[in-house]
Amino acid sequence: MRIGDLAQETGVSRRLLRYYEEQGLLRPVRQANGYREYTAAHVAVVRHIRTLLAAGLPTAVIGGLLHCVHDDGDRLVPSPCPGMIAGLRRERGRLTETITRLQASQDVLDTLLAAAIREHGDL
DNA sequence: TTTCTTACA
DNA sequence: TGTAAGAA
Repeated sequence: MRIGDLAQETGVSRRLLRYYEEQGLLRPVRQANGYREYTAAHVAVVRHIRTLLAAGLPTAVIGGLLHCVHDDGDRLVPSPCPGMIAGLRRERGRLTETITRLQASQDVLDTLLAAAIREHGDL
């Protein structure tokens, strides 16, 4: 299928699909006319990319991870891949840091909010 | 009609 | 990311 079909089946824009390719996340075969040719496997890969992106992983990391994972129909199945475990733990650590920063931000707002309500009430 | 690349709001 | 331009 061509990029337009993949875009329709995944809900991801053509622009974004080309961007994913630039980032090394997709490897469509090129036809003689230069058109990108995708397969059903790519549809699954795009789903995985969206899942990992939503999980907070950078596209650069996803690019490497996709080589360590295969599709069993609808889930990501890890395959033997050197460094994958360590890499995932490292990313998890980054997420922990992000959560900590966000929690601190929320605390600041909670304090301000409580003070505002105490002194001026609601509305 | 659809896609390609490159570049810019 | 969207969109525009020019070509295939």
